[in-house]
Amino acid sequence: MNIDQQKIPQATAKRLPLYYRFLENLYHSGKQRVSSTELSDAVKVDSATIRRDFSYFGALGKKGYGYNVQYLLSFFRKTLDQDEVTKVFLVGVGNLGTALLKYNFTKSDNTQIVNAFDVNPDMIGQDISGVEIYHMNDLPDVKKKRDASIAILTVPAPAAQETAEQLVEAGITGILNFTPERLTVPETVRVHHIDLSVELQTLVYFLKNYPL
Amino acid sequence: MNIDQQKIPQATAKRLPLYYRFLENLYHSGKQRVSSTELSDAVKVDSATIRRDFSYFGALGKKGYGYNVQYLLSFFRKTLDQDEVTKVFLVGVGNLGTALLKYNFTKSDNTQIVNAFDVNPDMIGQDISGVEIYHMNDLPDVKKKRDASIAILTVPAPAAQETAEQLVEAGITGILNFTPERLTVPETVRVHHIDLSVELQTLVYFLKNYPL
DNA sequence: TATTTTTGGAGCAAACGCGAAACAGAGAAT
DNA sequence: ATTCTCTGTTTCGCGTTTGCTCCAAAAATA
Repeated sequence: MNIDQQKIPQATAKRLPLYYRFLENLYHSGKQRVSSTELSDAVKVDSATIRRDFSYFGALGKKGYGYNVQYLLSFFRKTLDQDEVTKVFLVGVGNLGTALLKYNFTKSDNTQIVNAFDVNPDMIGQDISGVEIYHMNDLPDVKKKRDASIAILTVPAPAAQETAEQLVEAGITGILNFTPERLTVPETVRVHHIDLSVELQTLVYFLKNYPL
Repeated sequence: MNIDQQKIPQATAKRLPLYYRFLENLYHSGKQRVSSTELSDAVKVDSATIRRDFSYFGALGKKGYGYNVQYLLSFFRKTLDQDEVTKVFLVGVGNLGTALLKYNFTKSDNTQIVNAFDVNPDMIGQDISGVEIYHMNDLPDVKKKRDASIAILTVPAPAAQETAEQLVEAGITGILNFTPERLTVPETVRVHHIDLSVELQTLVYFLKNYPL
């Protein structure tokens, strides 16, 4: 199975969480079956693309019927490893970091921020949304106790690279980087960027230069 | 010139803000010239790709020399319309909305949040980081005064679609959507999604299924 | 002057994403 | 039972993007 999963295009992989969340909504609203066109309307992805995305995983649907919501949901749960909660650290409890702490990832994602870190003495020991804030120096120790492999990076830009190195050294293998900095990390560490400024500027540029 | 710009691949367009910001850093640090390989190290984009991205705009560099930072910067400023400040509304002053208000887009982006909107009576009239908060009902009036064409949407998910419709009706043509909701809007409106949960889940999925 | 550096341009192959069309099979209607 | 319709599955081809390689020309350097 793992060999097959290797072949899934990255673009498809990015859409999976989207599908999963919408299926959850459907399930909770009591819907039992769903067609690719319905899904398409909801998640704004071409129905043919959805069908092919699904077909990477084999025959999930029934012809002339559609997809069974519950079956599809349980399948995605397995595929996305939604059974177990993924533990996440958050590093840098500023405005954005605080907002993310209060943003409830757990509810729909089965990911959970288990600890937060900062260097500001005023923040240490505080509790935001049930997450306790430690000093960065405690990272290695905390890592031993709560074995998170992913960190959300929301420190100020000048501290980004240095902090990332600390994270890597402590054994973090995935970083969700909210800083504008392009991080230099070993090849074994995966970094995803969410660059708010770039997103905004790209939108501006597209609006001005790619009229719809 | 506009005809040429149409031909720029979207993938390139998305990288432009990235280049721009790094060039700004270089400029402020006093560097006068830069090579594509230097840029490549910094922004983590293949140097050949960078050269080709640049070459879409004509011959910007000098052979055997590299690129003149100041010239390149001023060129991008023009191309990205960085001369004028793009006005932006922010709708939904919750945790994330507040964080974005405090996040200083203006400094590097020449985009500025000029007004914020909410429906919570306690928020109306408040001032966060110099941005005054109005009631959503005032949107049409404020729009007339401060002609922003872009809105950042940070309302709770259940209110997303309804709010988006209000924005469209008021004449907003670009929405940066931070809600998990997939918005249904007219074709004339461009929506970019930043879906925090999806980003986090995608990272989890990649870590587990695409070993580096 | 000779050498090194670095761009710009062309070309190419591989990967990828996506839309469309053909196909097959299940359910519904008559 | 037969036909019709809907829908998933599969395959195909087109366009985009990317990384790579050459090469020539220009600039800097020694």
